[in-house]
Formats: sequence, structure tokens, C-alpha cells
Amino acid sequence: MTDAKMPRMTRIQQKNRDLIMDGALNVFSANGFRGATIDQIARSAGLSKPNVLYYFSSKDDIHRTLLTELLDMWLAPMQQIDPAGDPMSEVLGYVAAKMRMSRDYPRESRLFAYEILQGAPHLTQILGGGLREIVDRTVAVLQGWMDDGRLARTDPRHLIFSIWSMTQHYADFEIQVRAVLGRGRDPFDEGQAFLDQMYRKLLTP
Amino acid sequence: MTDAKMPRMTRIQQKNRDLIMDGALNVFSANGFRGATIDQIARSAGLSKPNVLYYFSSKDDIHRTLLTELLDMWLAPMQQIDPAGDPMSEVLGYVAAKMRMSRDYPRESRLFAYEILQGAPHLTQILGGGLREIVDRTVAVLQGWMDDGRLARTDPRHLIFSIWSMTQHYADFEIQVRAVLGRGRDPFDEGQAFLDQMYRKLLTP
DNA sequence: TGAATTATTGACCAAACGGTCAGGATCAAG
DNA sequence: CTTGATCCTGACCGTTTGGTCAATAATTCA
Repeated sequence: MTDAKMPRMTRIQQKNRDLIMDGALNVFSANGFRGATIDQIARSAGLSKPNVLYYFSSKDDIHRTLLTELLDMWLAPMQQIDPAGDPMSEVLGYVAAKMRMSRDYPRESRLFAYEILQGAPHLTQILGGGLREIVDRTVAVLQGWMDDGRLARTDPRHLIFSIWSMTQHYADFEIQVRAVLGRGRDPFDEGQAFLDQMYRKLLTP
Repeated sequence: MTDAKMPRMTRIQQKNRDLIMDGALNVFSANGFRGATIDQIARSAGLSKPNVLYYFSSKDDIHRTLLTELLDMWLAPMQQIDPAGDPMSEVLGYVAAKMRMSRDYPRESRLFAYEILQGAPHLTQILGGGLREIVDRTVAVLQGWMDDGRLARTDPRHLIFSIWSMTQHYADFEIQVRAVLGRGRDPFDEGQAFLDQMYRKLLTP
């Protein structure tokens, strides 16, 4: 149950694949796909370039594998919204979770930002398929809460867009945020407080 | 007053520089700096590569010139907030203006998005200098309105971040937005309505 | 231990790319 | 028309980059 493919992957494979994924995350999230080189990834992973290509068949392969491996983790917070919970707590909890992800996993946020900006050449199936279903399920929950009068009415899909854009903004555009705020301030703490106030006002029936 | 440098720029120079800037905007906004090639820019402009390099000394030069030429236009809406106007109308007008920019100038939005994601290597001076002053001026206006009880209290800087992130989200991540919404819907119209409602609730004293 | 499998690397290749340059075409002005 | 300045291009160069490969090292397991 923990790992069905254990016999198919040696310890060395496991370790080096992990190293490569981490190095690739460093480089891709900092430079985008075209701006990243296999050499940089190899260096960041502490391996040689041919050795990296021993584990992955191409730069494209590394990128695609990285995206698919991280996608579930990236979408997890939305799936943890509990239809049986208190509406306001659930939404604010989701916002807080996304904000924590921006603070703790900015590399992942930028990785996906680059990919979507680019036109999502490696995510088209997921965009049109899985993602939409996940969103639709959450939309149904939100709509139910609004129909029951437990949340103020608003467009659930655009509500989700607003949460995505504002929370990820603090990771993707962190440089700009810090430049505007100046030193000695914590963008994430302040942003969290702002978003809490904002969504409370918007969603209180 | 209209153009002090007219004798310094022939008609051919004027026309070709414009063509190159437009081609560069196409290519940079679609692929980012590293993903763009001078050949692509030349093709998009309808010129040969050496001819492009006759007008600009390097790819970097093209990029830097493009950014500086567009920056003023990009920041203009914020500077048009009228301190003497009605607070709510001014803020909602700014939001609507930013939303119109996302719809009408998505290339510019993506160009800046790439640049900030990258760490703003060509905009560091502007980020630390001009931008901060412009924001500070707007913050002072907003703060004054809040102090006068004409707007509900909230952090003005994070309010600005929220406007930037949500409006630009519809341009930068348009593919994702359309994938989630499905066909036959207008993301910009709907987004505009959502933001109007949201900021009205947030800012009504 | 020894054979077989797995892991690693230096050297190399072809394509793509940023940029140069000598020379020719075009244009403006007298 | 002539002349000088501006404009344009094919051919070329050095570097970077994605990817290959033959040879070697390390590991596994009977």
C-alpha cells in the first residue's frame, strides 16, 4: 500500500531520481522551461549531465514528470474542503492553506505559473479534464452553501479564481511584493490577514 | 512638445523600430526572454535578423527598450485615480480599467509577468524606485479616504496587490481560466462583475 | 569470488542561437 | 546625375545546448 513498485526501483534509482526532481524544480521554477539547461539541473542535483539523461530520456521528460508528480500535491488543498463543515471556516481554511503553500512551496507555484503562462503545453489534458472536474465538485459545494443561505451569493468559479490569483501572487511575484512593501514586513502574514478580512466580508450572508 | 527628436529619426527608422517592437512583444510575451529568438522576432516583424540587429544592438537591448517603452502605459491607470473624486467610484474605476487592460493588452500583461517571475532582472531599479513612489502616492490617497470614513479600513498596499493579481490573472492565466469556465462564457465580463461586487462589499464603510 | 546487471562519465556530435561583417541596394539632397 | 548617408542581406563565426555512445566503475547476487 505504501509503494507498490518497490521491487522495480533500486535505492540508487530512488535517490537519484529524487535528486534530479529537486534540482529540476530549482532550475525550472527560476528560469522556466526554455531558460533551464540540463547542465544546470545536473549541477543542482550534484550529478553529471549524462547521468541525468540516464534516468530521464530528455529535458522534456524531466519537465513532464516533475509537473505530474507535483500536480496532486498542488491541488490537494481544494479537495480537502469538507462539504459537511462550516462554510465560512472551510473557505477561509482553504485560503489559509493556499497561502501557506505560497510561503512554503514558492518553487512549485512558480513552476506552474510558468507552465500556464506558456500556454500549458504539457498540461492541456489536465486542464481540460481533471482540473475542471475538481473545480466543478468544489463549485457544487459552494453553490449548495449559497443556496442554503449559509454563504452570500457570488460566482463560485470566479471566487476560486480570486483565491488562486491572490494567494499565488505572493509567491510568483514575491520580488515585486517585497519591493513595494519594503523591508521588515512579512508579506505572507499581512496578506493572510487581508484575505481573511476580504473573504469574510464578501461571503457573510 | 509632440516629438522633440523628429529630425533624429527617419520615417524608415520609425516604421521599422515600431515593427520590431511589435514583433518582440509577440514573441517575448509568448515565450519569455530566454525562449525568444531574434529570428522569431525578425520573422514576426517581417524583417531579416541582421536588419533587426541594425536597429538594436542585441536581444537584451530589444527587451530592455520594450519594457521601458511599455512601463508608463502599464502603470497609467493607477496614476489616474483622482484624489478629489468619489472614493468608491475611483477604486472601482481603477479595477475596471485594469480589467480592460487585461482584455485588450494581454501581451503586455504576460510580458511583465514573465519579467517579475524571472526576478525582474531588467526592472530592479524601477521596482525599488519609481514603482514604489507611485504606489506610495496611491496608498496615501486610499489611506486618507479611510481616515475620513469614506472607505472601510483595510491595508491599502495589499488592496492594491489584490487588484493587480486578480485583474492580471485573467490575462496571464487566460488558458486556465477558459479551461475551467468552458466555452461560451466571457471571462472578462464575468470577472469584472465579480470584482465589482467583491470590492464594493470590502470597501463600503 | 565471479559473472551479470546497473550506474557513471569523458568525449563527442549536430542543431540552434546570438552576433559580426563586407559589400550591395536604396534613398535624400544638392 | 552625383554623392554621401542610410538601409539591408547572405555568408559566416564562436558558443551553447540537447542528446549520444563507447568504455569504465560500482553494485548485486548466486
